[in-house]
Amino acid sequence: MADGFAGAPPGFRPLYRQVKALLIQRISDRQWLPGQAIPAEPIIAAELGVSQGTVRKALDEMAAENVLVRRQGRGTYVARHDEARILFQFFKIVPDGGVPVFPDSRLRSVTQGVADAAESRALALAPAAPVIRIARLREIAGVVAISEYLTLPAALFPDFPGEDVPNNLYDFYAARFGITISGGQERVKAVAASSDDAAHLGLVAGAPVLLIDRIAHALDGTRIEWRRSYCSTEACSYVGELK
Amino acid sequence: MADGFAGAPPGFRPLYRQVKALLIQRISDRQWLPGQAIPAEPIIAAELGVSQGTVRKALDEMAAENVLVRRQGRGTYVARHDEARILFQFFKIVPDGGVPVFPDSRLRSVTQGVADAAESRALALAPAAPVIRIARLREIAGVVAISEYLTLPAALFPDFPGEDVPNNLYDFYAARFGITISGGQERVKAVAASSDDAAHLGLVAGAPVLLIDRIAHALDGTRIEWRRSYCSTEACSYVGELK
DNA sequence: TAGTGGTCTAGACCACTTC
DNA sequence: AAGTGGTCTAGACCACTAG
Repeated sequence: MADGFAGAPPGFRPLYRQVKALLIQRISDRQWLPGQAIPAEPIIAAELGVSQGTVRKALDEMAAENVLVRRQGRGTYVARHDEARILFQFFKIVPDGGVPVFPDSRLRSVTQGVADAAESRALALAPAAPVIRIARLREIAGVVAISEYLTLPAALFPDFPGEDVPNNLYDFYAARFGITISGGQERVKAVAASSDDAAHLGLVAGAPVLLIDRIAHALDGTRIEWRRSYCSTEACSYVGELK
Repeated sequence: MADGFAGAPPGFRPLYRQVKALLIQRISDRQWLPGQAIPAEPIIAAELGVSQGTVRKALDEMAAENVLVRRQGRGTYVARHDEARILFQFFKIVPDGGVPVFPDSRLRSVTQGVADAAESRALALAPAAPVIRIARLREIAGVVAISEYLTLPAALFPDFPGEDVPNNLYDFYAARFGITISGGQERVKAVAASSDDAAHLGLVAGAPVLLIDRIAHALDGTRIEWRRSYCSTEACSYVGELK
């Protein structure tokens, strides 16, 4: 293993973190693809010349961060964006008296343009960089509950389709463009619905709706998507865990 | 170590989880108090007749759940509800262009009564069980931004003061009543502000505000507090991490 | 200098899955 | 039966804190 030395003693990087960084690199480089099993612990350990325990500690951390999925007796897999996984991990809107369901989408438009100031800032792009904009509605339990607007850096999504955009976008980003969303941050506010959104959501203009402002990034931290979801909370809520 | 056997082989409980359960019990029983250091790993290992590695795995899990704080070279401590910790862990409202700050409180009222249906359900109490109700306002950056209402089971809070309730409630619960909040769930909605809340928040009646509905529980899962916070998001947001 | 948690190793055995 | 991850042990050494 390379030690990754750079400077003074205060900088100390444990071996297992170096192993982890190397394995993340392999996933980021698409040497190991989502859904595939990675080599068994003893194999990786022998290849890198470290003990199995060290590899294990790296793998355990990656599993804790939902980058890998470990299954006793079967193997260790690169995580996939199954609907079930997204539902559990990225989708915090749940119907009030029921179980979480993955919402259906109705595409409204896909357009190309250049980033405005807010988009450049949100996605850390150069001014006027080309972007793709998507508008769509989402149904929860058969009722339109969300009107959302997305902005993507066009450079990362060559030949993005103008229609037939799938419901599960993160799965689509991975399958079609090799981009895996690994995390993000959301800021939630209460705002008055625009007359346009209100009409779609079956509300009167000015009714209170949730604005969920999300910036999602890839494994290496690159910002991939800026999403603004206007959500009626008549029959559903945004949930947060305190731990 | 007791094996905790009860039935058939399918039920398998690793040794380190039994250790963890026992240590949590000691904290729950207040044998080890918040802020105190617990015995060093080799001491606990010898006492329980397990290896240090097994104790370590239990302690690491508890540290990951914020029940313990480990400090290299110093020791392992039972977590305290410092302002800094609550701010980071339980308080998800942040000012829009600044750093998170712990909000000041203005107490409005403390009353005693019997639980209504909603309160009984939220706190899993018997119908008409005695409860304590608190109403207060909270300031972020000098501006009243939150109007909140709390309900507590009176049985757990004997001789609760009618005034001079501190700003940091979770610290107060721990110091005065020996109750440590360890987690909870929040459901967030957008609603129209009542005329009373709107007046306190400096909004017009009916303006959109965030309703944050929180149920907080202790280490052993007992429900301790039901809190409804009506929050103006003019200058702050509710943040959520996606991981 | 002594004591703490943090890392790393090596090896044994267990539980689960698949063939 | 073979192969995987999961648990448990024992011991060495490192990094950090305190006296």
